[in-house]
Amino acid sequence: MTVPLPGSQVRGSQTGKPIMALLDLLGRTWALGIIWNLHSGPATFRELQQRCEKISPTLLNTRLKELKTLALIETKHAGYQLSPQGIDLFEIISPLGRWSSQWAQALKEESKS
Amino acid sequence: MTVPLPGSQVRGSQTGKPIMALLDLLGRTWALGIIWNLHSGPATFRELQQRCEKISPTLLNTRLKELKTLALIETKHAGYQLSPQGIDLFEIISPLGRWSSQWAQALKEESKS
DNA sequence: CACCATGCTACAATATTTGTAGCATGGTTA
DNA sequence: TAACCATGCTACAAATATTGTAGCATGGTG
Repeated sequence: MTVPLPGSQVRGSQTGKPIMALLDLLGRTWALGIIWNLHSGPATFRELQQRCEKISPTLLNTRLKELKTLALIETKHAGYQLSPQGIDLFEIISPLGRWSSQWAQALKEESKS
Repeated sequence: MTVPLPGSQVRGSQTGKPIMALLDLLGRTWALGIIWNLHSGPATFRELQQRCEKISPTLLNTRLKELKTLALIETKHAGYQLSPQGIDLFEIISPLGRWSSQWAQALKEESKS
């Protein structure tokens, strides 16, 4: 799988519209999970593996490379961490935390009736 | 693949925390793309297929079922459309449109230097 | 030098996604 | 009413992605 670089062809778009590149990236297994888990602070490879609970090292490494290429994460002495851009992105999606709770609640209600 | 119902075990979490169920769902190929494309209005199956440019009917159908089970989309006479919850979700992620452009720009600058 | 822990690769087994073909249903139109 | 559509969707094999386990290489520490 090639890195969904904005401007090049990506899944869902011939034109490489940035949003499509982004959706392609975020739609890959574990990409969102990694970003979400990194938000709570830098982590080493093995620690990140644990935060993600069940990711295989192969895939973790693959995603980390992609995310790095796309400047969403970076490596510092402390290990992997969100880049300023990554933080930006996280801030956009962070309301999903709250929203998902309400959603889960609503689904539960619904299944009762 | 089973539907990532909040409360049950999902990819990335034994406990079924809603956010994990959501990230599992959104992390599946095309899930975000479908939501994004539906935002511009209801669509029939075939039309949605075109909006997504390259999705296979098999997968489109699979995702639609999942999204429907999870109450993010619904079917009306006009075809498939976002449910109120789906709209809610879209509103959270809609800033990604703008953000992705800046991001693409930044990546371009960076690759120059 | 033995002993760890860490980052990461190898690789076969498994699961997901694609692509193409086409069936079944429900209108139109002739 | 019968020949046409278009539509929603399924079948299924080929192509890709992901997992899981084992383990190598490197860089500390005692």
